[in-house]
Parts: sequence; structure tokens; C-alpha cells
Amino acid sequence: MNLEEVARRAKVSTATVSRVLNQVGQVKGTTRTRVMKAVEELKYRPNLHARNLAGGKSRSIGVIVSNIENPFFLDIYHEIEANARGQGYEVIMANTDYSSEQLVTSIRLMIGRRVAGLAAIVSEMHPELIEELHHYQIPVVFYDVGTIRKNISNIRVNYRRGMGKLTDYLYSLGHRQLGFVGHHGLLGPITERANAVMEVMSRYSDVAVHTAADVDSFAGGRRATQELLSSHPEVTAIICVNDCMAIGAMREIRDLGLRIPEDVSVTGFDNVNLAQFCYPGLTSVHIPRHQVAEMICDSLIPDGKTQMKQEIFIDPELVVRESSGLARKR
Amino acid sequence: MNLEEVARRAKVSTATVSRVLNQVGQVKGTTRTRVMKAVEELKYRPNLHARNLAGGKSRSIGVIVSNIENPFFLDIYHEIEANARGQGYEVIMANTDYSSEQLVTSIRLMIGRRVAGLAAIVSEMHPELIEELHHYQIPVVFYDVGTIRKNISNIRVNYRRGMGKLTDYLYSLGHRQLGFVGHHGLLGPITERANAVMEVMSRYSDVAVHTAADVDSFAGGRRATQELLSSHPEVTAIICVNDCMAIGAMREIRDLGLRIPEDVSVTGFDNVNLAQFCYPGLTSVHIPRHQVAEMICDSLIPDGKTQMKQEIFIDPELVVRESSGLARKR
DNA sequence: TTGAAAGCGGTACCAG
DNA sequence: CTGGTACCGCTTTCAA
Repeated sequence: MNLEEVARRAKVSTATVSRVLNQVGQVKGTTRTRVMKAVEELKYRPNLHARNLAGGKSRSIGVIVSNIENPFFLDIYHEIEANARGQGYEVIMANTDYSSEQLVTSIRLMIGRRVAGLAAIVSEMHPELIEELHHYQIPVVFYDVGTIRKNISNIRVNYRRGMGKLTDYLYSLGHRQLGFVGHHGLLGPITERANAVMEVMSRYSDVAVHTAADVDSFAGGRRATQELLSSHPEVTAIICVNDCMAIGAMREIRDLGLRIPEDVSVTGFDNVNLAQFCYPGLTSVHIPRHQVAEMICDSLIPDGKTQMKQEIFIDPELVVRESSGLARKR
Repeated sequence: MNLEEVARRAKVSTATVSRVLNQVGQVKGTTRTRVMKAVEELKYRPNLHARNLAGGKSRSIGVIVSNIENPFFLDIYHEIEANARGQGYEVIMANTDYSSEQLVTSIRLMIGRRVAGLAAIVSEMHPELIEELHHYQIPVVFYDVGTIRKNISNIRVNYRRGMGKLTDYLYSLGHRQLGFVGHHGLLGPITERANAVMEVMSRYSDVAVHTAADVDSFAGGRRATQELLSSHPEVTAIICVNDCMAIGAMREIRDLGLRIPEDVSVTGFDNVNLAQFCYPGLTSVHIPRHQVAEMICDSLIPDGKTQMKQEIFIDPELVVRESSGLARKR
């Protein structure tokens, strides 16, 4: 069932069928209906590979995330999908599970598909991969990875500010023994977020920060917290690198028989949808996902208007909920 | 940058380059390395559209889910992805957001891509779409939708048994005034799960069930619960159609100043990963996701072995956690 | 072991 | 308004 069969049945040429299907050029009404009828009867569905090959362009954008189980990535993906669909583009998602090899595979896959643009919401990016994308003239937007080059836009969250707001807030509540729960975002645990916390905390001379890290998941957050609290029971507040880890942290704290926030305060980052539904509600830092998705789509989908803003900074807002409170007395 | 350029640079024909890249046929060692070198230098990445078109087959399977924000769908998707990758297939995901039109669009997209197989984890499926899939000889696996035909496998959860275990358990705890929180799974709120509950509950003459429904999300679960409890404050246990709605229900109950499970018990369904991390831990019914994904991949990916089991039933297990307890006294 | 060439299923330009 | 046809980039016989 291909164009030719449809053409034969409608007694026209393949060119005409193509015109009808793509709604381009002028086609007589009666011919059009004849073609439509044949399409209908044959249940003809164009082969998208052939279409892409012949057409050259791709009307689909790729989104690569490092961990789709983390609600934040999902939220972002979802927003991008909605936005892109509105502009007639479809979204192809790939998940790397924080694996370098998977990242390479996924990027090659996107290049192989000749996507119109690529959003990389991942925690690392080898220069050679960037080179490769650039070589294929694929517009790219990075979130959280720090590389600026031609054809590449960047969306950066001002972690310093975000973490700053968070730590100032905790400090004002009397917390002096802090814990930081991070995750192995590949290539060593030193992520931008962790750096930001450390940097911010160094402002206070009477504060101590103890850290622990595990994989980016509920279970990982739980394990890291267990490790942290067993070696540093004096900690009164735990700052988690993201909401996902924080959920796991809260579970562990309760299992230890401690109360939140009376005994230990917990904070997240990203302010995912779930943060307001868990119990207690999670104090977090809001990243405007809708806006992020919009920026991504704007710089990836050519529409004559705004395009390729080189770099965008996001200044995240603190959202206080019930998971944080006054530091407990010694 | 196409095959021809690589061929020219390596001073061979495109056929030879193709052989090297696909590791088929016999190629002399020196020729092979020459080709590889050219590929490397040119950063050549084959156009997958052309490859699929020429090759005919597709090595990718499609997964359509109705709501990717529901952790259950995500878990399933993730499992399928892992399994498929292991067999050299890639997974293409599409999300319908419970929209009929999106479902049609997504299926057409999958057909257009000529996927090797399709898994539909959705709540509805028009006969004409099934016809269409069948017409294109695409193997299909349905989860939760009840249609049996050639080329179509079915994975069905025995809701009657699952809900039966749940209700028997609640009954034994003294609950007589029950609430059921469902969601509009399109085409009217009468889903298979809801039917199962009603049917099971009708066994007890001294039990009353009140229902409410909203969209499938945390927020939806919350709204439905609000509606339910305001009109039926006598309810002592709320059975939610899935864990996602249950999380929302728990949030609403606490906001009303009620305790879980002392004042109201809550149960979910699916036993998603999150169920053990929320607070209190959610009593649920476990669906073996790993097994489901395995079945899906087995019947979609041809490997000579098992194939196209027509229908599979899953008998889900009750998982009791802290969100359920004895019914409160009047 | 290698090359030439015929498709795969469309699109789009050029005539008519 | 419609048809013929040259590609798009790759795979796969068939010969050499």
C-alpha cells in the first residue's frame, strides 16, 4: 500500500496524490475527493521514512533526559511536547539513565533521524558529541550543562541564587548543622548544584555541611540520608539536590522514628508537582517549567520570530511548605 | 555527508561502505579499516529514514500510554525500554493524555513509522483503529483493553480478584461505608476497575459504596476526594482506582484535618514505586510490571521463541501498608 | 571481495 | 490543474 497504488486506484498520478495529501498546489475538487476516497478505501498511511527522506526536513525535535523517573524531567518533557505539538512538531524522547554510552547512542539516534532540533536535559555532554551535533547543523538547547557555542543555546538555572535563598532561610530558622544529599550525576559527584551549596554555605563561618550521595531516585535519596544521619546525627536540616531525592530522604527520616520538621527539616529543589502532594508538603525551589519548555521550543523551532537566544538565566523562587521548620534544640 | 561521500573518500563503492557499517558479507580487513577511517573523519552518521526505507524492516517498537504523568505508565514504559534495548530494539513512546484524537494521531504516527510492534497501554481503542493496525500487519499488545483478534495479544489484569482481595481486607477491618475514587478514562467513567469494585462489593449486603471521579492525576484524586467526603462524611475507607489518585486523596484528607488511617483508610492500585515512599505508605495491589513488560516485548519482538500468546491474565497481590487500618467507631 | 544498479516510498520541479 | 521524472540516502541482488 503505497502512493502508487492509491494513484492507480484514483486514476491519477502519484504527484497528484501527494499534492492532495500535503495540501499544496492546486487540485480540482472532484479529483481531490476521488483521491481521498481511494486513500480511505485503501487505508493508506504514508510511510514517514520515505516522506522524511524525500522532503529533507523533519518536523520533529528530540529531547534527551538523563532520568525519566525523576518527575522533573517528566514535567519538562510534557511541557515541551505540548508546546511542540501546538506548532506542528512531534517530540522524540530518549532516556539515558545517566549512562554515557546511552547518551552517545541516543544522540546518534537523533542525528540519524535528522531531527530539526535537540534539547539535552542531561548532566554531562562530551565535547565530541557537541562537535558532532554542530557538524550536522542541528540546533541544540542545553539545560544545566555549561557549553556555549554557535548553534547552541543554554538555559541555566542560577543555582547560587536558588540555593542561597534556601540556605539563608534555613539559617534564619537556626540550622547550623546541615546535610546535603546529592546524586551521582556521572563523572564524579561534583555537580553544579552541589558546588552552589558549598559555595553559599561557606559564607557562614558557624555552619557545617555534611554530604552524602547516591543514585537519583527515591531509593537513592533514602540510602544517602541513612548514610548521612548515621554518621552525622547532629544534622538538623537536609538539603536535597532535587525533590526526588527529598521524597526518599523523608521516608528514611520517618523510618528512623524522627519527625519532620520538628527533628529534621528537609528541602528539595525543582518544585515538582509531587512536592505539594507528599506529606509533609516539601519546601522546595521553583523552576518555571512552562517557561523553560517555551524557551526550548522557541529556540529549536524556526518560526521567523525569536530564535537562538544564546543564553538564558532562570532565577528560581523559594517555596516554603511544611517540611521545614525551626532547628531543634541540642 | 552521505554514503557516497564516505565511499569516495575511502575509494570504494557505497555497497562496500554499507557492508562494513552493517557488518554483513565479506570485506577485506584493509578495506574495512579504510572505510572506518573515512567514517570517522567525516563524522558520518547514517540517515535512519533512508535505512528504514531501503531495508524495509524497522527494529523499533511503539508504546502508547494514556497518561505519562501517572507513575504506573512510566514504570511500564521504562521496563519495556530496558527489555527492548536488550534485544536491539528501540522504543518510541507516545502519550495521548486520554484524548481520542491524540490516540488516532499517535497510532497513525506509529503506522507511518512502520514500527515492528505496538503496545497500547490505553483505556480505549476504536475498532477502526484496530482494523487499521491489523491491515498493516502490525503485531499489537493491549493492556487493559478488551479486544481479541488475530495479530493481537492481550494482557489482562484480573481486577475482580484484585479488588476482591482489597475489599475483603477492608471489610475485615470493619469498614462498611466505602468510597470509590475513579477517573474519567474517556467514554464515561465506567471503567473495568470501577465495575470490578461494584461487582465485588455487591456481595456484601451491609456495605454502601459512594463514588466520585475526576481526571487521572494527583490533583484529580484530591478533587474527587473532596467531593466524596463533603457529600458522604460517613465514609471510613476510600478505594482509589490507582495509586496516583490515592496520593491526591491522602493530601485532601489531611487538609481536612483527618488522620490516615485512624479516621479514613486509603488504598491505591498498581503499587507503583512511589507507594512505598509516600507517607503513610500506601496500601495497594501489586501489578508485576517487570513481568508485564516482558510479556509485551516477547509478543512484539520476533525471536523465534515464544510468540503471540493470545491472552494472559495477571492475578495481582494485595500489599498492605500503613494507609489502611481499623474502621473508626461511629 | 567489490562494484553497478535497481529499488524502497515519497516530494517537487518542469512541462504540458 | 495534472503527469512525468529526477532525486533523497541506503540496502541488496547480481555480476565481475
